[in-house]
Amino acid sequence: MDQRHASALKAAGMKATPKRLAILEMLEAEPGYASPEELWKRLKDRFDRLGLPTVYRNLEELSASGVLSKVIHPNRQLYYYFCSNREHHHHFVCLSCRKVEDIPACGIEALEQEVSKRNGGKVLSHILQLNGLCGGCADNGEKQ
Amino acid sequence: MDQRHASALKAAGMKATPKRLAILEMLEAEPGYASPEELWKRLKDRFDRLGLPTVYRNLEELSASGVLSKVIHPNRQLYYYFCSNREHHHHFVCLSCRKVEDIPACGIEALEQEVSKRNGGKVLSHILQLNGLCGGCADNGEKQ
DNA sequence: ATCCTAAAACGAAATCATTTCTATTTAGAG
DNA sequence: CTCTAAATAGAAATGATTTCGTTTTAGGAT
Repeated sequence: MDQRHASALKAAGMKATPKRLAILEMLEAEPGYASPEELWKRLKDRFDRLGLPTVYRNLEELSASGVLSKVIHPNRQLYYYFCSNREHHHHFVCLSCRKVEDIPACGIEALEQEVSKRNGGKVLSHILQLNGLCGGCADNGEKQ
Repeated sequence: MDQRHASALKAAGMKATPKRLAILEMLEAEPGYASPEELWKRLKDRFDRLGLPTVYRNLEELSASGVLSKVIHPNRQLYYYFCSNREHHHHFVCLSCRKVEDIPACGIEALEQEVSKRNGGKVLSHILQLNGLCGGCADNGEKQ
């Protein structure tokens, strides 16, 4: 099983280690974004030994390879999200329940080009994220 | 002098203390974004006593009031930028020389509304920032 | 199947930017 | 000029994240 994940790892030029696969599994099952420590706590029972630094390292590498996406959180801690959408797009993240919804790519690419043209600079990356409360949390009193 | 800054502080409901004014002055003179510690090092000679926590606190408060803007940096440290543009807009930041250029507001507001409508959520804030190399740094070998 | 090597993981310790806390000082309204 | 809430000092704590030297392992080569 997890052939999908193993393939994704291979495609990213990364070894398909059991820990990496477990991280991907766990994060895929997660309804929203999660922190390295949370994932570690849930995963460490599955392994004789699993270091927190390993989780940090892998999440960072997986995110750099585009297998995972990173959430920009107001508290500046690290959170990751499993997103199978391979198209260029962005996210709406709920600050209450942590759910993540896809936002179709908007006109940023055009904006990038315009900025490049106008000021002669070179845009290397961009950040676009909407923060708020999802439907459920907006209705209820944003319980946590 | 700095009547502008004093007024801005008053408008934000903040006392116009000498240290706040100095922080605004220094940051306005800065060509790009700066870190709390950098500002502190440059400012502490002007005062008998000036604590680093004071600089942190003030930058955060000033940013929350909209008098300053915060830069989202890949290294996740805090950087601030004095931006006199009171219109809603975003920034292109040079990761090499730290220069910041304004980007006119693009269609994010429309996107926000669409997301709200479609998923019933409530967008509380958004982040949009382009990262890259400005004209000068793209030409030269991005010297630092 | 076994070897071999670069990649991955360990985990204790370090880092270090940022925040907290309590006492002291000060801006500015009245 | 007083008074009080707001602001500051500064030492100490925090705690998420990273480093480092060692050990283990995935997976291509034999």
